[in-house]
Amino acid sequence: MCMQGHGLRPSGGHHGDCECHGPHGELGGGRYENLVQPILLLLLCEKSAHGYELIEKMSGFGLDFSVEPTTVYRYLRRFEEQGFVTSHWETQDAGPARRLYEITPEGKGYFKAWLAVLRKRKDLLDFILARGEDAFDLGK
Amino acid sequence: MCMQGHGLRPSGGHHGDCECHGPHGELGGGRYENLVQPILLLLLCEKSAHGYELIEKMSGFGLDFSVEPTTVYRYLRRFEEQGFVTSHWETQDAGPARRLYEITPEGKGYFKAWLAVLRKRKDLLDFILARGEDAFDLGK
DNA sequence: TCCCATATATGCAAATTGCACTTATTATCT
DNA sequence: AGATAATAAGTGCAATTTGCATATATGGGA
Repeated sequence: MCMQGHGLRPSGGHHGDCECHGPHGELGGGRYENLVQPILLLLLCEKSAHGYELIEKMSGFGLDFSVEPTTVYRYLRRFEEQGFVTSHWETQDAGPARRLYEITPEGKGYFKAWLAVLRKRKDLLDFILARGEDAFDLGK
Repeated sequence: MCMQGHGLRPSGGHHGDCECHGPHGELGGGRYENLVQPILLLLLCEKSAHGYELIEKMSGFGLDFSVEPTTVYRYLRRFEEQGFVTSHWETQDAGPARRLYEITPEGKGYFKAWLAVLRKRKDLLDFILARGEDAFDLGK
């Protein structure tokens, strides 16, 4: 009984991105594309939200890969373990209970550190793109 | 008997980046930062080279993560399996034999596809950075 | 009642990459 | 001559991230 086709998760598309955090690697020490993490932090800096809402917002972000709900919920739980967000359950009139996540000052600091990493990554990307376009203009 | 401290591999630093290729995932379907692959393809578009040379060139690329020789050699072997490069052993007057890698037309096409992916990634990065800086100017 | 949207979560597998280590050739220092 | 270092390439395992399949629960509409 797979849930594919329901709610979010438009099907097709792929993965992703992610982080740096953690138990072992420090910021900048992470591997992978690492974009879901900073996007979540950005959205939470702008406004407190629950997971499902964040997933919906990310879907409109122009990502060429799909954002797995699994991934989002996992990061949110991890952020809380790390003290970057706090959460509390909210019951609704309609629908199941949900967790509202709020960013902490530590979370904001973490996001700032992320911005520095992304700036470096962007500069490198610019460099590669410029040189790559040169390689095609000149060399054939 | 670890070889750390010799030749390349300046020690310290961390990981990194990577690819998309593959046996399973298609281009754009890859995860992770995925930068070593396009950088290697770029360098090979500019000039045929052997692994050790490519590692040296990459070290001067302003990467904030270390480039593991292992990773480079692995990609080169994989590129050959995929038909993106060809290689042949060269014996030198001095030093051990080495493989010279040359990019194929397929490899150039692959690099072009990579450039498209990197452009998208760059646009997304610009978007996140702009919005992230806004979040800090306004919200506190 | 069954299906769908909302909402969150776990477990396993796939993929990338770092790290430790191995092998081999030649040059240099002691 | 022997040790050390640089050049050159590689294997195997573990860590980490992430996708996919699945589980679970509430409530609305056909």
